[in-house]
Amino acid sequence: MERQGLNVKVSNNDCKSENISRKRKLAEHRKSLPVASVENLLIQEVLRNDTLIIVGETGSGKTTQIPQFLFNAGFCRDGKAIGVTQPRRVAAVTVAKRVAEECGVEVGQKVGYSIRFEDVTSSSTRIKYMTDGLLLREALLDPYLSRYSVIIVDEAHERTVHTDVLLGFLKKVQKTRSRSLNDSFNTENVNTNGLVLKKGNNGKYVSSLRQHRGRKLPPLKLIIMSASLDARLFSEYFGGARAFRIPGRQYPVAISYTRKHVLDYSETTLITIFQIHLEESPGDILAFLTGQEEIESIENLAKETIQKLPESKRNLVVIPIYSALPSEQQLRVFAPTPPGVRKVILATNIAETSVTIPGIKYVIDPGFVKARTYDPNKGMESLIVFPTSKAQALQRSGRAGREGPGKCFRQYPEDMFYKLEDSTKPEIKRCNLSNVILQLTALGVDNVAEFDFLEAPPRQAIFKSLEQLILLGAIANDGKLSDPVGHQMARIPLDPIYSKALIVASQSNCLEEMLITVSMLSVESIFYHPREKQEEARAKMKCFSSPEGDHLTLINVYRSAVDFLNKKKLELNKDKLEKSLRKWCKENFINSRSLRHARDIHSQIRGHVERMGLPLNSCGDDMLQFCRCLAGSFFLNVATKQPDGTYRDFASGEVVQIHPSSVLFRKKPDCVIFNEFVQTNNKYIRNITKIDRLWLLELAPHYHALKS
DNA sequence: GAGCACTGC
Repeated sequence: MERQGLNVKVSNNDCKSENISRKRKLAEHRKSLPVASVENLLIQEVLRNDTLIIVGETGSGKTTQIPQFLFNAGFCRDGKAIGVTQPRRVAAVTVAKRVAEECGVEVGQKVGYSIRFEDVTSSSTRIKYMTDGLLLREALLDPYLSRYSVIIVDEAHERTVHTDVLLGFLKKVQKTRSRSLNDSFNTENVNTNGLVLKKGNNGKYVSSLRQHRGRKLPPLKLIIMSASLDARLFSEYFGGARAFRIPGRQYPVAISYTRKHVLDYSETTLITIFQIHLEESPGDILAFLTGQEEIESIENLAKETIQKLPESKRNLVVIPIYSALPSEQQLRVFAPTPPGVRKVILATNIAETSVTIPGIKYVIDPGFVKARTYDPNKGMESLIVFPTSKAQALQRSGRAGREGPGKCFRQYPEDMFYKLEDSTKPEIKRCNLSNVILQLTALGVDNVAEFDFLEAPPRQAIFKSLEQLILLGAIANDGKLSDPVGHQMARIPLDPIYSKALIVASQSNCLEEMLITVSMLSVESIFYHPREKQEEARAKMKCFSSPEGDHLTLINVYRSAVDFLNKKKLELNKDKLEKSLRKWCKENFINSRSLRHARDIHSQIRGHVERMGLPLNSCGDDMLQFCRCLAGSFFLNVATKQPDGTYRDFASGEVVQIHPSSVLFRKKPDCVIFNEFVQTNNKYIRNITKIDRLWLLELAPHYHALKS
């Protein structure tokens, strides 16, 4: 206390004293975290157990503190690092910055982070935060993860595909590393120890073996961190691993239910919003809805209702947020409202984990979520509205108790809650597995169907994806990666069918065009169509559209953006250049976030294909050449027009329609290739180019000659 | 006539 007074007096050294006081506040904050009281206990547990499950709820401080405890306990001796994985990029970045500050170092030194497109680490980095997908990529180069003494998998309860695959892989690495140590003890000869994953004919493993010959690898310590109350699944998977619980810090949230079953939750949600506004104390409202359309309709209804209120009660603003919304508009949820004004945020599940909105005191939860599912038989993805799980309902209500006691209004009766599934079906059980299988195969897993998954995906899904990878020429009949195509495909961080398209294109003189195409296909929708400016947006889109289809249209958009940048490059600095590009995007109804993402992917993948020695050639104006290349690359996704004007998917025989966002929506060519097969209200194919059916017999005879 | 959320050396 006295010292604080002293700091204030030293006016000629304000900056320094501010720093000191910030440092002290940081230190005090660290000491007050629930995890701080168990530091010694925790270290002992890690020393005693190779695998530890840590259950820590929101606010326990586990993500920021535990890596520092381990560092201080000497887990980074011998230059080894502690790796901490996160499912999301923003989390990896913000946590790393926070921990660097707590350690009093620049981020990128002792504490760093690595995410796609951004590596802020150095040779001195000892605590490395990263996305789980990135660690999997790293493992392709270093299958023993030899630079790490400890891997912490954070947010494991979210069960993303990457987390699940990573857990399976880490279990395998851990076994191999322990075996290598034991064997070297037994034989006292490190050179002949069992470091090889039994099959040394793969070049990568041999080189990795050579690298470690003569050095024994210490066992890999694994820490699985989860916020869910149920650690049993993780514990059993890791051979009865010890689970350790850290209390969280969350304010109480009062839960209420409806008395009766609700028929129209939009209506009750709207009523609840206004009940809260008129009857409850100040505090913002967060309502969880299923999608953009629903949000827009409730937004309009709410705005109309506000106008009908007496003037003194009109102090309520409605703010939508969902992922497809341009970033500037997403940021509105963070803008503080004027004093005395309450805001109500209408959100998709983006607000469950990805975006934390401050000031929320009331949560409205209708109990539904739109989720992606995958039908392996048809190879079709669907977006379906499901009831939430219990875990998800808890996650949502928790959003009301971040800053003080809150309330959650569930729009269903209490007995419904007990009928909900305990937890959401893990993603690995409801997605296309082509990427997972290619990656596991590249990591040396021989029989993916028998791989020790935390929870195995449907066998049908595994076989379907294996079949696809065999048809693409990535995996040979013996189940191993083909050489060189399979190895090249595994190295490129894209959907396997896009990686293959790059290889095909390089052989038919149009890699430059295909690189742009797959970059654009890999991001969320490029075009942004606000409801109130539909006509204007459509007119702008026409400027880019190509009669051949969406792929060439996407190339036109990308090249126009690059032309625009090149023209402005001379007169503007980097910041102004990006700003003017955003303006150009807005004028052309293009989502600038998506375009930025596509440019990042483009530059990353260009690096990959250049290192592989693929010639970055262009077909110039010969668009026929490129369309043939599209047919040769996407021969697995063909649809033909039927007499009644609908289309039939060649592979599954399903009746489909061209998605209304396609430039070919009205043109209806006889035969098309497509890149997405999605069921929403109808079965749609998206991203389409017209082709000549005869090309297929010539370009993909192994598939189309047999079937037609 | 239409788009849950994440992510990749």
